[in-house]
Amino acid sequence: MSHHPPFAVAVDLAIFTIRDGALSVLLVERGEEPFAGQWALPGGFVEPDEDAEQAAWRELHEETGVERFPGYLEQLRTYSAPDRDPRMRVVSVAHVALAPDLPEPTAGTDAADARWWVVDDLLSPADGAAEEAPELAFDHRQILLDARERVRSKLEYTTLATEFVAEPFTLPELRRVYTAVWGTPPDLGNFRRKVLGTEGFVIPTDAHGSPTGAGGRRALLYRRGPAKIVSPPMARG
Amino acid sequence: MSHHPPFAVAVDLAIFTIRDGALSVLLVERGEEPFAGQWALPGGFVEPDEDAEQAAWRELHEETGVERFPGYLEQLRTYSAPDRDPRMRVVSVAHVALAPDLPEPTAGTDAADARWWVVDDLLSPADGAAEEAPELAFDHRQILLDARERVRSKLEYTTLATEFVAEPFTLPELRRVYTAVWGTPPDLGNFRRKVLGTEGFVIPTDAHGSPTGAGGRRALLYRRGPAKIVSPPMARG
DNA sequence: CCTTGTTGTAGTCATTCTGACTATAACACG
DNA sequence: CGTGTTATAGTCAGAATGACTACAACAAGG
Repeated sequence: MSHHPPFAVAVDLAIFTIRDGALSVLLVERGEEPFAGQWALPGGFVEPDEDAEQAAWRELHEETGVERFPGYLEQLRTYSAPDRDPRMRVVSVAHVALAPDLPEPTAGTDAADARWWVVDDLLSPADGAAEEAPELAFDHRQILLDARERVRSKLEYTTLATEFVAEPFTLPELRRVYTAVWGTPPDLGNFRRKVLGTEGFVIPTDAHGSPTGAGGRRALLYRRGPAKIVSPPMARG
Repeated sequence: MSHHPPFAVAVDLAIFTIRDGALSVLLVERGEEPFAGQWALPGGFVEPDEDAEQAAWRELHEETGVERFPGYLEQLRTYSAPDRDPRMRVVSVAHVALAPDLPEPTAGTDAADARWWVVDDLLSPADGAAEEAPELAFDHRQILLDARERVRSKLEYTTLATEFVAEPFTLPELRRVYTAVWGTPPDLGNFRRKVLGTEGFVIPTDAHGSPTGAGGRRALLYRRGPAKIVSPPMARG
C-alpha cells in the first residue's frame, strides 16, 4: 500500500472559439509517435513546479501563439484509463478554454501543424462535410464530446457566452454564440428579454455597432456585466 | 519536452450520507506521516492496472467495509498543487460518493480510526459545536467544500437526492435530504408538487411507511424513478 | 432621394411555473 | 375517543415562458 506506481501527468485542452458562425476547436497534427500524423487536442506534460491549471495556461499561450490568452479556462475532468496512452501510464487533466475569434495558430514545437476545426464536423460523421473529418488521437474524441457538452450546458445557466465575443459586442453577436454552440437559434425576442432582464449580464454603452454588411439597423453595443449565473436558466432548444 | 516528471496519482473520496438529519462525511484518522493523527478524507493510490474510478470504487469498499457499496459515485475534480503533499508530487483525483445511511465504518489498514462527521461542523467554525471540529489534512478542506457545493447544486437540477434514501422511501424522508444538504427545508407543498410533477422522479407504491414515532399520518412509499434531471431546476433557498 | 429589403427593438398574450398560503384527511398516543 | 401531529390536497396572485406581431432604423440601388 506504500508503493506509488509512477505516472506521467498531462493536460489536454479543448480550446473553443466561434469562427464563421460555427463552434470551432483547435487541433494539432502530431509530429511524434504515438499517433504521429493524427490530429489531437493540444496539450503537454505538467512540469514539476506547476499545477495542472498553470500548465494549461502555459500550453494555451504556446499553442495559440498569443502573448496573453484573452479568454476563459476551467478544468473539465481527468481521464485515466490505463491504456489511453500506448507508451506509458499517462493521466490527463483535461481543460476547456474559450475565447473570441483567435488568429490562425502557429504549429508548436512538437506539432506538425495546427488549425481550427468545426466541432460538429469532427463529432458528427456528416458525409457531406467540406473536408474529411479526422479521427482524433488517444481518447480525445471523448474529451471533445464532454467539453462540448460542458460548454453547451454552461451557456444555459451562466453568462459564459460573453467570453466568446470581444468587447464591445452587440446582442445579435451574442445570440450567434448561442446559435453556434447549441446548433439552433434561441427565439429572438425571448433571448433579448432574458439577457437584458438578467441584471449584470450585459452593460449597455451608448455606441452602435458597425453595419452588418447586409444592410439593416445597427445594433447597440454592450460590455460584459459582473453577473456570472443566469437564474432561472435559459432554456436550450 | 519529452521528459515526464514522475507523479503519484491518488484518489480521495468525499463519502456523504444523511445521519440524524445532518449531512455527514466519512473521515479517517491518519496513522502515518504526513499528517499522522489528523483527520482526512479516505483515499489511496491508483494501481497500475486500474483507472481513477475503479480505484475510487475499491477504496469505497475498503473504507466503508461494505461488500457492495449501495450508492452513487462521480468524479469531482483533480487537485494538483505542487506542494499539496510534503513527501512528493501527488495529484489527487477527488470523487464524490453518497449513499443511504451506512454502518459505522471500520478503520482501514493504514488508518488509526474512521468515523462520520457532520459536514457543517467541519466547515463552519461554530464554537458551540458538540465536538471539536478538526482541521483536515492536506487540501482536504477545500475538496470537502467543493464536494458539498457539487452535491448542493446537483440536488437542484437532478434527482440525485433519491440516492441518499433507501428504497422504498416516503416523500417526507426525501424532503429531509434536501433539508440536510441545503440547510433549509424546501416549502412542503411546493416540494411535493415539484417531485410528483416531474415525470419519472419517483414511482408510487401502494404501501405506506411505518409510524414516525411522533404520531401522525403515515406517508406513501415510493421508489426511485428513471428520470435523472429536473427541469426547470428546483429552487434552493 | 426615395423605395425596398434587411436587421434590430419593443410589446402582446395565453400558458405554465412559482412562492406563499389554507384546508382537510389520516393516524398514534394517551 | 378526543387531540395533537403529520401527510396530502387545493387555492391564488405574481413571475417567467413560448410564440407571436408591430414598429423603427439603416444600407444599398435605382
